[in-house]
Amino acid sequence: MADGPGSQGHGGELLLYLTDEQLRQGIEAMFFAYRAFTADPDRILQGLHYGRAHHRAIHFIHIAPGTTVNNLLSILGVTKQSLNRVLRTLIEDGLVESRVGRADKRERHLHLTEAGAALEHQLSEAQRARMRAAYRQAGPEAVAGFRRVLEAMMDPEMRRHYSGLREARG
Amino acid sequence: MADGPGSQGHGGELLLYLTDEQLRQGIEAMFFAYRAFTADPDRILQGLHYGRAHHRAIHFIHIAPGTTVNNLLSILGVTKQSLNRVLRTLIEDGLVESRVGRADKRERHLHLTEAGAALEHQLSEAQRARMRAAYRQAGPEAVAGFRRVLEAMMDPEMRRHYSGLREARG
DNA sequence: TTGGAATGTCAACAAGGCTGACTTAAAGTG
DNA sequence: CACTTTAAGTCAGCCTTGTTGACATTCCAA
Repeated sequence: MADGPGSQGHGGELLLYLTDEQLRQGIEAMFFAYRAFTADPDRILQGLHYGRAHHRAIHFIHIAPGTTVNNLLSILGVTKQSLNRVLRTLIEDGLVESRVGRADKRERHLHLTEAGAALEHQLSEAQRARMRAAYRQAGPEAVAGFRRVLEAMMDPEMRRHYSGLREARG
Repeated sequence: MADGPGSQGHGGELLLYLTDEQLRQGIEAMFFAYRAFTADPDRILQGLHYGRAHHRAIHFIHIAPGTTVNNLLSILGVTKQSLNRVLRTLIEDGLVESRVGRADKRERHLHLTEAGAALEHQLSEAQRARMRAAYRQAGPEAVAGFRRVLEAMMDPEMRRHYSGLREARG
């Protein structure tokens, strides 16, 4: 093990929480929790000939209305071909609107239509319901710790996106 | 919002952490963190003509050596056809060994070979390294909260698998 | 001996990633 | 103005990993 059980930090603090066994349990918890976390929206999407990729696009267009395709690309971390396939069906189905940019006419600014916003709300409410139940069960201190660990786990580049969104909304 | 800002619980406890905005931030944190969480093993697997499905199979065979195909199926939550495709390549490549059951000869008990254990260690160490850094950065109380929220988020059925594994390891 | 369970296999399909090549339009730049 | 770069979109083809459905084999147990 990288840190034997009972090893101590500089300040005499016990580091039992850093044992390989504890890390492994955290890894499995991430696996099972993430699957549950995506299960509810997936259930709604299946049969609508939509998938998780559509959900992600809808989510971030909802958060940052008027975002450009390029910006969405960098947040989602996929290729434009992958995103385009998803975006095209959403636009065809009237859930997303693509407006030519005023300042730069090469850009397309993405917005949810009313129908798109309705689906977004349905999906996010399903996800929030589970999150809310988990939060309530775990309590506020646990939630603060949960958020701290997740933020520390992100790639710095993605944390920038994440914080950036928070600041833009602030 | 389901809970307005400043709404109070029965015991007079503030429930600001249950606002839709807090839940939404948690949802995004899960998205970004999970992607980072899987990125390191994915990088190792790509080019080896292996994917995330191989990683998951290897992980759980490592945790529960001798597990049957059916048991693995219920943990992974995929069809036997999906798992079989993955398992077949791992067996062909000499990373996994499939032993006919002694008591019940219909069952196959799965074990990692030395090569399989080596790859498992490489993959899990990459994943642990990120987890360890995040844990260290967030601190023990945050980690306890992280675990509490994740466990509350799991499907009860999956929590059974998860706890079951923990008890089996006792 | 027969039914059912566990396993494995074949075929076909879909979602959603990827790369590469190419077009169009607009913007920036010498 | 001519050229280059950028944003977006498109087409074709590939891979992984999930799905169904059908079917064969093996073997336990009633």
